[in-house]
Formats: sequence, C-alpha cells, structure tokens
Amino acid sequence: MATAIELLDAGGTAGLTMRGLADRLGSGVMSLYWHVDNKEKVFDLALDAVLAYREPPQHVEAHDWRKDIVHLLEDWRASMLRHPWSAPLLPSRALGPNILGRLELMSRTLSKAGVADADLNVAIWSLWNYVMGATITRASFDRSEDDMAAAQQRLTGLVAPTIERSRLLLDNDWDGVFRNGLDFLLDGFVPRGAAVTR
Amino acid sequence: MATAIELLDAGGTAGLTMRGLADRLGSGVMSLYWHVDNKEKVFDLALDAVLAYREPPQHVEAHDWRKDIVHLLEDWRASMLRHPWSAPLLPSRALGPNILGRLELMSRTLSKAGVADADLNVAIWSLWNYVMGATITRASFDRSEDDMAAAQQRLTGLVAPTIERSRLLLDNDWDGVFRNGLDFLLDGFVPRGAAVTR
DNA sequence: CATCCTATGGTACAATGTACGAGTCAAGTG
DNA sequence: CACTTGACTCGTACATTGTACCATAGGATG
Repeated sequence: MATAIELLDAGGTAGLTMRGLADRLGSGVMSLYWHVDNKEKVFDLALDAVLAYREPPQHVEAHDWRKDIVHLLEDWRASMLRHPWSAPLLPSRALGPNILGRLELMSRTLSKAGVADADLNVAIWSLWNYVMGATITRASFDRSEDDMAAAQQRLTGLVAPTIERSRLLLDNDWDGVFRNGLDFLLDGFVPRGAAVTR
Repeated sequence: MATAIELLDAGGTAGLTMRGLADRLGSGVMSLYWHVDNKEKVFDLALDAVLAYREPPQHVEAHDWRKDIVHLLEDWRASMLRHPWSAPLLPSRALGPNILGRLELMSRTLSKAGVADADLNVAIWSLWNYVMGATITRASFDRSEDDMAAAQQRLTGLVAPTIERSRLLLDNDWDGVFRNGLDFLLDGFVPRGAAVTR
C-alpha cells in the first residue's frame, strides 16, 4: 500500500500500473493478484489509507465547536491535497472505514455544535459537497496552471469583459476562498454563538 | 461530437473508445485523428458541447437577481447531470468557451445582485466549488447506490452510531440538499434584500 | 510420505491509443 | 491535357495495459 501511494504521488492516477507496482516491490506482477482482486481494489485501499485520521491532541474540555468543525474540514482537505490524486477519486469509489469515520466524527461534532438532528444530514452533505468541490478543483487546477493562463488569454477573444477584468482565472488564493465560503456555509447551519454545550 | 456524447452517455468515460467511435461513424479509426489530435481533445470538445447554455427567455426587466443566480446554477448542475460523465471531467480539463461563458454570466449576475467587485472572485469560486462538489458527488453516487447501501451496512461493524442512526448514506434528497446549502452560501455573499438595481 | 493451504510468478491474450505511411479524390495551375 | 497540391481516409503495426490460466514451491498437518 505504501509503495502504491508513492507511485500515485509521483505519477497521478496514470502512474500506478500493476507492473510498475510489482517491479517496485521486487515481485512478479501476478503475485499482486493473490492479495488483491483488482486494480480497482488497490485504488480503494490507497484512498482509504490516505484518509486516515489521527485524532488531534484531545483538549477534551473544548469550548469552541465551530473551531473544531473548521479544523476537521481543513484537515480533511489538507490530507487530500497532500495526495492530489485522491480527491477526484473519492466520490466515485466505495467509502472506506476511514472516510466513514470522518463522517461520523463530523456528525457528532455538528450535533454538539447545536445542529438539530433533522438538519444533520443536510448539513453534512452540504459541507461534503463544498469540501469536495474545492479540493477536487484545487488538486486538478494545480497541475494545469498553464491551462488557466491559456484560458485567461483566450478570454480576450470571447465576450467576457467581467471575468477578464477581475482576472478570475489567475486568482489563486485557494485557501482564502475555501475558508470564506466555508464560513458562510457554517453561518447557515450553525449560527454563531448558538453552540450548545451538553 | 454528437455520437461521441452518445457513447459517453451510454457507457461513461470508459464507454468512449476511438475504435468504438469510428465504428459508429462508419469510418476507419485513424481517420478520426485527422480531425482531432488526441482522445483527450475529444473529451474536451464533448465536455464543452454539453455545457452549452441557451440563454433563458429573457424577461429583460427582471427583478429578482437572487432567483436568476439560483436558476443559473441549477441549470448548470442539471446540464451536467444529464451527462453524468461530464461533472467529474470538468475540473481536470481545459476550460472551453461555453464554461467560460457561464462564468462570465455568473460574474455579471452576481455583480448586479450587489456583490462588490472585491468579493466577486471569492463568491464565484465558492459557488463553483459547491456546485461542482454537489454535482460530482451526485453523478458518481448515482451509479453506485449499491455501494451506499453496502457502506451503510458496514457501519454496523464500525463505531459510527450517529450516522448509522441518521441513515446518512441512504438519504437521497439530493436536490433538497443542494438547494439548502446553496441558499446559505448565497445568504453570505448576497444578503437577502440587499440587491442593487442599476 | 501424502495432502492441503498459502503464496509466487511466467506465459498468453484481448483491448486500447496512436505513429507511420500509403492511398483517394477534387480543385487548381501550367 | 498532365501536374501538383491539399484535404481527407484508413490499414498495418506496435507498445502498454489489466488480468485469466496454470504450474510451481514450501511449510504445516495427517
């Protein structure tokens, strides 16, 4: 698994081949198939491995649930960005135990933060959507900054004065954008100061 | 292009092969390469074709900018869901004219709705993130509802009482969730009743 | 010794993207 | 008319991939 992740980090989704993996492990290709059904399974396992979550130092008597949620989501995002192939993979693959664990933690934290049970699923999925969208976009555009510049150029040919002027495609304060939209979402689900300590 | 999209609709990303496309067109495989550099280009073109936007019936003297934005984003999402392979592709591919056009329209509409120039890029990217996350997730999970059920089952084995109880993974009010989170985001960027008519 | 389970890995095959180069046909040019 | 040129088609060939099938080896157990 570790070497699979190495290959993925080095060459993206296309960088992982069964032959390549076997070579790096000094084994025959077909030996891999004793441990693993498919190449698909390798992806599933690598993905879940990358999403492992080390519980933070547990300042148990915490106060600020809002901060906890933000930390949770930013750590999730950071984990995926450390392995840029992972984010685009996540929605299309089976949910492994680690991501399920994160969802559970998220659910509990939101609950403690004062989100009513009835709104919990909506809140979780909305946050999921936002985090996944931001991370997939970031992870993909990262590799193709040339594309962005090219597209910004191409704007001159089209009738797109507004986004050309604002240099939308060259804006790369990814973290700031992420945090800003996240705040607005959270304001909706967990009105500031409404946290319930129980 | 039309038949390429047919193939993609029928079999997803894997359903498009150069040989398959050529067969459907009654041509030789290599003939395709006179019109197109790569298979990659085929994806780029198909993707942009799917994102074409027919301006709505133009009730010019509109009033509710908020409604316009929601319409804009829901139409975008609907366009991608009509071709489930498109959403996961979009972030990783070059931005074609149609998607750039949509961004421009979005920018203009947000501006009219009262978003300050300084906040424009942040707003656009946040909305992009949210829409893309929601759509990619929806488009991918759609195909694998079995996976979801399986994962929900697997929860019993883990320690995940909260999301097991709330049946998070079986909740499938996708449209409701989308709309709900979107409203909160918009509340942040375009406070209700703050629309400026100019 | 025989039997079985765990594990390895070589060979072979089908599917894919595409490089190369030969071919067709119509329009233009002398 | 012969010719060139440029747009376009396509057969062959090859490298790369995932993986099915099968033979093998070693240790544990009877």
